[in-house]
Amino acid sequence: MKASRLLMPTLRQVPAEAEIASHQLMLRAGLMRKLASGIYSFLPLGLKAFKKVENIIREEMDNSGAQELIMSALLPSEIYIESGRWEVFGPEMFRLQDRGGRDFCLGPTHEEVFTTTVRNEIKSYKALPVTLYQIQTKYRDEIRPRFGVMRCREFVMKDAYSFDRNEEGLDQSYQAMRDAYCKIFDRCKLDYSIVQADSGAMGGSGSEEFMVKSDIGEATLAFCNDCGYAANDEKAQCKPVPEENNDPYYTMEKESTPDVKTIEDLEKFFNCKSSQFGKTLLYQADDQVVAVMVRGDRDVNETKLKNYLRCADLALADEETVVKATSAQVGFAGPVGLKVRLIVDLEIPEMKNFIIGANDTGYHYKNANFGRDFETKEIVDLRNITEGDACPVCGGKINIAQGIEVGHIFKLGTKYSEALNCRFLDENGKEQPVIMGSYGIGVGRTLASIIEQNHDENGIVWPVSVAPYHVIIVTVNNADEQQMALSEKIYKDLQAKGIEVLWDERNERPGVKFKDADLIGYPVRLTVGKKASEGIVEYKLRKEEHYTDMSVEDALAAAVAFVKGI
RNA sequence: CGGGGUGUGGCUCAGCUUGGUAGAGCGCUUGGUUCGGGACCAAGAGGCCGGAGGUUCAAAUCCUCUCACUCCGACCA
Repeated sequence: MKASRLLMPTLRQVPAEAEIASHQLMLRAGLMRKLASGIYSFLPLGLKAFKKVENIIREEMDNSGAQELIMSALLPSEIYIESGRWEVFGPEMFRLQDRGGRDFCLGPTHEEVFTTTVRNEIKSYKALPVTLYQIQTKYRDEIRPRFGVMRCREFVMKDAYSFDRNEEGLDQSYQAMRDAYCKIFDRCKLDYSIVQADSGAMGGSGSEEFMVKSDIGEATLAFCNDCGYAANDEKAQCKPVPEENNDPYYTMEKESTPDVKTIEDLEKFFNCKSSQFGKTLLYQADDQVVAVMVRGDRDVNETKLKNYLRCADLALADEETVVKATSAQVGFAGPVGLKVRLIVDLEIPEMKNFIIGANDTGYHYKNANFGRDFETKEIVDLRNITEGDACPVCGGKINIAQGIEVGHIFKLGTKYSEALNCRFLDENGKEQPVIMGSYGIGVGRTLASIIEQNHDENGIVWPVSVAPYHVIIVTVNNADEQQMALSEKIYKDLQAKGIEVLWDERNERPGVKFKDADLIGYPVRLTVGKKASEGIVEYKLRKEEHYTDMSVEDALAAAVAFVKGI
């Protein structure tokens, strides 16, 4: 391809809408443009890179034995009504009607379509197992699209679904996908971690996420460097750390604390740390009100609470409910004499002589102790893990990092096959629900993550595997006939060798060409300049600072060897 | 959904307080000089200032409504 003919509208300035490096670079390098909030068009260079990622995914999925097909993005409401998710998805689902007033949606995820397809087409155990996948566009009306294609409303996802006869089969299908995902992200040159993830109250038996470590990631991860434990914050288990404290158990005393409502107020009033308080929060869980107690400096992990309570909706109780349950204003809730169900975090029984709300406006108790002053049988892991916590596996020190979720693999079990009546006949002629797994990769998000991890101050530094072009030829001076002739020769030679090459023969000054080459980030740059008359060109890798003068033959050989990874 | 911010040519922004119907830099077109890290000179093209209504002799500027974008939060398979 010749650069003069390519639509590659690079920008010198950073568009005001972009905050993070990958988003800025995707716009500046002319890979994509925004059409509306969370909706993007891919331009030629962006599409080329996008398809590289897609094809890596496709190859590894095919290698794993999965079969590609494609479903419509426009889906009838019936199948979602059948699974119950027409309601569950709520406003996140794009909905529309046809001319006859029939309800449709733009598919946010395709469990229902795949499950009903298998239900209709597979009747016998002989046809199982089968894993099907598609690379297809999904629609979700995100509350807040962000970071370009990282979180957007129309995006391409590779979604795969496995169908097995039993749990052992599911384990194998799951492992095959897990292995394929590792190969995919390795080939994309991503630095990623596989972390345990929450599989939800109703969900199946296991779930892991593929996380790219990045400060701009919206997910929080917990890692143990000693034993390799890794989980996202929703899932990460917390171990109580017994406190070294030889104080005797003091008598509980009620203390007047007017206008002291928040943890900060309490720290000032009692002149002690927030870890010496017990925080009592009231939650509305479906139609039940529950009180939840964690140490003052901890945060309640609502996912853990939701899973424990097995409820559908969970939210902090409103003021009226709190007043009714505690007989006090908000800010003075405590476990002593409380009229609602009490659940305490594992740390609470470990604490000694701590401060709690008195369920009486303007009063707190000090020197409270679990088991003596209040009690409950529900002692549960309820809090968010924090930096420095003990690893739940080996007791080592936990580190916290941010991550971008690029892939998610999930053992669904029979959740959808039961709901949608997807059954097969086993060897005994008995009907059984199909055991399912689901596996997703965000293609655009993967692409953006690659840029997030592979860029410098001048632009993108593409790995060869996903670069829109492998080699850029920069002709320094178009007016020099020798330079033009030699450039064209190199261009044709590389093409003949199967290298994807872009020749920058635009009538621009060299500085412009170099800047664009660095911004777009082609892995190899061949510069044809003054020494063209001697048959010498400059060979430079994008990821390295230095360049080398070489004979044309050597430069061609070096470029080919680098691109083909020899 | 709550709170903040911003909408002026393709991009980045100034002008708004104190009304007099538009500017800069970059980009684009043409000609010339240049040619190894975003050149220079000259001449051009391109905007009813997000939209609607109002105040006024007169509105990018003031008022009301509305839409879009964006940030923080809540929420989120």
